[in-house]
Amino acid sequence: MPPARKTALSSGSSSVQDYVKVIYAFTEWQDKPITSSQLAVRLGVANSSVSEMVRKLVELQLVDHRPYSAIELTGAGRRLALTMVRRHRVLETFLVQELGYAWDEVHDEAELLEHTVSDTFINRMAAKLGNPQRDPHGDPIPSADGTVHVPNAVQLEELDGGHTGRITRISDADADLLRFFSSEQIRLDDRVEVVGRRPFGGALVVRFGPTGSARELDLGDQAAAALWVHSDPHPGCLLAS
Amino acid sequence: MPPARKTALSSGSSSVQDYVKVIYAFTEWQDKPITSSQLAVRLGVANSSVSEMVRKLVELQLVDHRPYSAIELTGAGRRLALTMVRRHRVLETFLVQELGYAWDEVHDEAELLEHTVSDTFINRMAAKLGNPQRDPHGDPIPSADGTVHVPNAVQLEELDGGHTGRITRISDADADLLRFFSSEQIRLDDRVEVVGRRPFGGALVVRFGPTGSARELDLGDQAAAALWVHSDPHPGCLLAS
DNA sequence: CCCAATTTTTCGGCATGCCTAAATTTTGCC
DNA sequence: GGCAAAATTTAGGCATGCCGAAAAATTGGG
Ligand SMILES: [Mn+2]
Ligand SMILES: [Mn+2]
Ligand SMILES: [Mn+2]
Ligand SMILES: [Mn+2]
Repeated sequence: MPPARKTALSSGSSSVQDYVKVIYAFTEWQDKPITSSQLAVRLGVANSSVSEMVRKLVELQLVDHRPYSAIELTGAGRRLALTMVRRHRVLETFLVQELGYAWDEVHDEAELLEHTVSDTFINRMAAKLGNPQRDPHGDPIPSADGTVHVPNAVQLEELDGGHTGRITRISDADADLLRFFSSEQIRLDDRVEVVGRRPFGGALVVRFGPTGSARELDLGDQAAAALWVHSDPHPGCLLAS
Repeated sequence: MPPARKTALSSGSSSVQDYVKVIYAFTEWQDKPITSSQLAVRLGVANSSVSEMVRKLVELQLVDHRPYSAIELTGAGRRLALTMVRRHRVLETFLVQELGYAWDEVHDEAELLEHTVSDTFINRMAAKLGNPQRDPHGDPIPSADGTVHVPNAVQLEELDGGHTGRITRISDADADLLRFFSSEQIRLDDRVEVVGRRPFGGALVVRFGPTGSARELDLGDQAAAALWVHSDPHPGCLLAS
């Protein structure tokens, strides 16, 4: 009889949870699966640590992996990841809405708490918050049964001049950047219009805010890549089949 | 130059935090300091594990300890313990008041969360709860600056017949016992009168509830020891100097 | 298509915190 | 006071998750 493979349907250690969550998050807004070294950077650990942990995740049947190739979640891995993502984002929402945190202050606290709360805790907290559909940065909150709806959105960076849209998501990877957006009064759901590019790889010029009282602003690459917009259909766009 | 002794004013690992908290809690309602094996039982670890960790706690200057004798907190140890006790009890209060947990369901969840919340988190949560003075079991909540007021209370077990008082605290050590008290409608602040003892080391007979509609009840030793009462002054009691 | 740069894995080690078993010290009873 | 029982500490090990260095595989420019 085989040695009773570990199921890990339960939850795994907090390291396992973070690995799986980062692997999931990497493909949330684009398709390419994460590589070993990308995972290492995002987790702040050495490449060798990732190799070892990935072997363990394969044993736990949370990821599929052929040596030297990218890492992909199994069904069970995706379920676990969605649980962790839900926990993280419900907690962030609570911190902002109930405890008065600023949106740049919530990530680190949620990063730790997500591993110690129970499902009951999160479900009751979510109910108390009115089962929010997205967190303070616009990231979608999976439901308790593991379904998510990731909005159609592109990075502002990738839009050409003339396009308009609405800010759907602001990456929370860099707290300083979030503070910059705050200071510029850039918020979720603001309308935005791409005016154009400064010449020779310069900044992206955008217009923010309600159509009447819009402010024009130059955004650097980092900033433009952190803003995701739901783009309005555009006359000049032939792909709008 | 000495090897820069570790201060641990920060916080220590979650094991360190639990050890210090249990050492503190042991002397919260009585005076004798905890011994190595008592600590082991309360933490659910082997005696040898305690010996090792106590050596570490001495290095961290959180406890004083001569080999083979009892373990006592230093000033820094007591401060850390009070931080942890505050966290634990604020969390329990939140779980009951805001998330609708029953009082027998909160301990295990708080036991984990206490290690991952920040001071900001706890202080804001406490403010939101109105800075409660005690948790759902009547245990006092230290303030953020580390002051506690432990009410004068004795175990119901130790009162002789005729004494009356008010329930101040219900030990949360045993969840089954808490459920028993719930089912018997015994709550914090209920009035209680000791009627007497059943003969030959039998149960303690007590009367609960408002003076008019009181219920009489037989309590076993476990139950009588878990209930702490603020005893009214009693005519027959000569110690009421 | 080949080889050097890059990526990934393997190897040996370290820190934490736990365990069991074997000393060692203390305690309490005759 | 002496000695057996009980409490405590020490010794040797294990699991987890991390590291740096070395080995192995992949890759991509020429
Ligand atoms: Mn986040
Ligand atoms: Mn995390
Ligand atoms: Mn704890
Ligand atoms: Mn309590």
